[in-house]
Amino acid sequence: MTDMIDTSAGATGEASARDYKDTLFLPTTDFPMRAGLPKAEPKWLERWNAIKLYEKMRATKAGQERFVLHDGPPYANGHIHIGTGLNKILKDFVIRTQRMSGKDAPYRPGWDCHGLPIEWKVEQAYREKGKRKDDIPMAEFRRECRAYAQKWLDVQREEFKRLGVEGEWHDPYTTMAYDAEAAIVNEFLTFVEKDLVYRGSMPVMWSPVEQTALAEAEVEYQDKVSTQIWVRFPLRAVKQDGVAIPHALAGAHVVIWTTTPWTIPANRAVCYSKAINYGLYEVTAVDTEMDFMPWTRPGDKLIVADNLWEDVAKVGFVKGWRRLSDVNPEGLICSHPFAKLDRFWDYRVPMFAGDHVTADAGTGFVHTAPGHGADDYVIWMQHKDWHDLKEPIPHTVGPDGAYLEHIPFFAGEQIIRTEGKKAGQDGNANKLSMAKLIEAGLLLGRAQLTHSYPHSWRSKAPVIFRNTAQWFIAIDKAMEDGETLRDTALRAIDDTQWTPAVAKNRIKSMVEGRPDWLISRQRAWGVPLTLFVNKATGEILRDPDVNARIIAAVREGGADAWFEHPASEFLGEAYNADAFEQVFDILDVWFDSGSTHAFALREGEWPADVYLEGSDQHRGWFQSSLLESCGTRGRAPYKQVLTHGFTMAEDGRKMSKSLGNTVAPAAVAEKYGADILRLWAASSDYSGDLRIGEAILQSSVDAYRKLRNTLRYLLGALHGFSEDEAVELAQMPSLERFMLHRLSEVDEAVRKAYAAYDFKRAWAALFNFCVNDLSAFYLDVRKDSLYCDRPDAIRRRSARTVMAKVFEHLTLWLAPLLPFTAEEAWQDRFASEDGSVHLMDFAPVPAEWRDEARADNWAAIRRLRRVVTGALELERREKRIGSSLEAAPVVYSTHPSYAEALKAEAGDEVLEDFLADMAITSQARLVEGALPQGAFTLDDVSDLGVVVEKAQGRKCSRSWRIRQDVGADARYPDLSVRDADAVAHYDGVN
RNA sequence: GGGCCUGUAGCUCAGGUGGUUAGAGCGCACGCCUGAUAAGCGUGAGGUCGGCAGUUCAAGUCUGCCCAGGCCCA
Repeated sequence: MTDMIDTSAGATGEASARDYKDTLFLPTTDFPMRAGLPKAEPKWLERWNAIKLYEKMRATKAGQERFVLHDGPPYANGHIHIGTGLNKILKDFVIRTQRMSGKDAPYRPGWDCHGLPIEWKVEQAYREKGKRKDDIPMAEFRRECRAYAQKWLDVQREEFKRLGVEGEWHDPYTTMAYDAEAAIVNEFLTFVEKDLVYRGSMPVMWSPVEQTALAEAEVEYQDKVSTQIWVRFPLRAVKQDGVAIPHALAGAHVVIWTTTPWTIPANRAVCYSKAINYGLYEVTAVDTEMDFMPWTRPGDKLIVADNLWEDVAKVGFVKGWRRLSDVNPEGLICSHPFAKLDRFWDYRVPMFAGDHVTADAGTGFVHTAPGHGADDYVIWMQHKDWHDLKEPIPHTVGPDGAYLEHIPFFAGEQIIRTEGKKAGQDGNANKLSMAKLIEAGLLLGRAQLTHSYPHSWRSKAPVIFRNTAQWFIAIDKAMEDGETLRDTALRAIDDTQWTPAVAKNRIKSMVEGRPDWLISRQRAWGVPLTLFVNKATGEILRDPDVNARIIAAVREGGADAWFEHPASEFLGEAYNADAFEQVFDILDVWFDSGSTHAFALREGEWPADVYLEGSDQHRGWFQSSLLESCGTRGRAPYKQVLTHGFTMAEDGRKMSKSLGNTVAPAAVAEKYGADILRLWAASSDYSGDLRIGEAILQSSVDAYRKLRNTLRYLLGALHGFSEDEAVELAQMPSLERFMLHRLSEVDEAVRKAYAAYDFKRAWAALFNFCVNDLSAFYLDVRKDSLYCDRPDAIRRRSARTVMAKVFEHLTLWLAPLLPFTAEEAWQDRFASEDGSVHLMDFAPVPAEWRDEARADNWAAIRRLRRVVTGALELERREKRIGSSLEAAPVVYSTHPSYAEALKAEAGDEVLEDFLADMAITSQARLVEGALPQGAFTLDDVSDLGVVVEKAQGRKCSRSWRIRQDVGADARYPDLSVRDADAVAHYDGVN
């Protein structure tokens, strides 16, 4: 290596110059440059597990203010994906930042374990073994479901832990634990006791072939050829308000369009849209050139959406027409088209405005059969004035898909054939419906149509919407205090802090518009609706003693108890079991998860401070929890709700397996490390949708490397540092005090950002601090002092004191985001058997570090420094210098502030040396006065100009600085005075 | 189709109440250093602020429409 030393240092003529490298204090550390996170992280997890880190974290905060984030339970089915991973990481950020801010922040993760998807997977497994679900005993089937959920819970638990998420993994809550099932039953029975549960009916997707209700997941959409018909509904002479219709409308017909003619017998209303313009059209001529007469005749008056009239005219073979007037359908009433055929249909058919009505196809009017369509049901339920009190939703079709006995003409007629070779094809109901319309003279036209239609996943047969008995929670029924559940929920929404703020409007409009809560499912795997219904009266039994026995039995043996124990055991001696119907429907899983607050939160943890989930949960968990809690406790189970967006592929589109653009959290952890995934999460804006992909992850990898190297350099620089070496604030050079000022500024920014859950802002502050303040400035400038000053020099000791502070604060700030790396760095410096960076709080910042006046001066100095670097770059380009140490910039200033700032902050130091240190040049000087011709300037700094001269003197063999005083100490002729002194100290000769 | 949300350099993000040449970091290109070295420093090139209209003396920032994407619903 000796031959690499500049020969100018050997100008004294010595044969071989000494290699001074050993006398330098170069950074020394075992902290590796390359992290090897995929291998290192599992070891930290082992250590944390071994030292019982979670318990320690709680213990150190015992008695402190609680901060409770209640975990939204993921569904225990399949591996976690990037969305669930992100969610858990964000929760971990929240909890760790809150904890390091001094609060006692427990985290008890949970799982949602009941429900159809699990049931279905288990069913499938049986099917593969050739067994049918119906042949499996209920108890065995439920046992299999439980085992299935447990299996995936265990898988997901390991996957979450791998991401560095710290919590009570040994004792999570689950919705299938016996005490949870008992708690859910208790919550349900509370609703029953408040008289909010009722049996009603609702159309559900129903497969006549299989004679069962189907869930959305069990339905697939296939093309089906249907008959579409246009039907005339006679307008009645009197409107809903009792006023006669305008004269022009007398005898007019409202035209509807439908692809399910068989639903006409169940019609109860016609819907229109307020956004559509309707006209009254008089037919003046029809096509008579055909071998049949059109059903439409001249003189007919038809009401149709204006933009659809021509389509309708074509269907009705109308050749000529006049548009008589506008029509506002509001408040009009029709007659049912079958009204004249049988008294059964002699009822009034009102017109309702509905947002679901569009003018894309049809007539602008939608025929509404409440028992046979979801929209139809919803809009009908909004108009209770028109209901038959005994039967709000008319029952017209039985489980076999055939019309019920009480329907004239149609009794027993099938909608879908359920047997024989033609099973799944249209039955006779469609044809009969059209025949009756023709008989009534009210069919306007018909045609074939191929469209997407729901079919059963299993039988491939078309399904229908059919009215079935179901259990509901009443949203608009007055409770004891006179408020309805909807009132309470809306008030609770106002009392909750929503982040981002728009989330409030979103859930509010959902709660405002939602129908009663349908809570029953005809399923096997879940918590039953533990009800007894009096067979004679149809009333629900509400007896606290019975309820207590039910709850006790479930707590003892799980929800299975309801199925396995005889009814008499619950009913006791006061009731005759034969007089009661025991309900075996299963509760909607949203009721389960909506109840988690009731059993997952421990003493003193209710209501939770925060719920944090994806934005899809406005309709899901946020709402079910709200309604559940408002029903049983009168307020929301949370004080604040945070939402995050969805994770998209790199191009902003949805991730899908078929496109191959999915990113699995496990794969990221395995390839780059969990800290990289966490860094991605920390640097993303989670308020909207996030993007992830190879390129985006790569930038997290790059940022991580930069950060890691900064920590590594600090650790290296701090080698052997102890508090004995520390220097008091007042004794420190200005640069060090300025860095402490910066530390206090960053501290404020980071704490503020963490308090607002704005992790990207905190990360940006930290990363920019590392890059701009540390790497490119402070550490670069102080390298000379660190390497060359003698160890007891106040300047070097001050620098190390500050670097220790920087390391400490930085590592603690980073700990919530990068728990593995922060721990690795922390243990490198503060090695201990059972300690952890995660047991620390963010380091306090003494008020005396703040020094705004000093910061103003340093802003000027750094501005000056930028001009110097710019000037040096030009010299480098011109090949006049290589290293900046070859230069001696002369800074011309036309504004006194620069000289003042330099003088003030140089302190005892010679101004020229101070300036040179800051610029990392060998020499430098400041000249106050006009900028000379050709001086280098920056566009945005008009009052400074720099002329770069070559440094004068000889190059010090140790510091490589070119100085006039090299050789002044005769013992070390090739060293500057400072270095000679340092080496003498090193050699022990002075 | 409806409700809500998002759209600033290749990437991730800043840009109170509308006001001079729209910023940062990364990446990229080029250069320097070789005593943070599969590191460090510097310089530079990148933007019709999704598009089109409008309000205004002035719009990335306000309004309307459209486009693209997302969540929820239909």
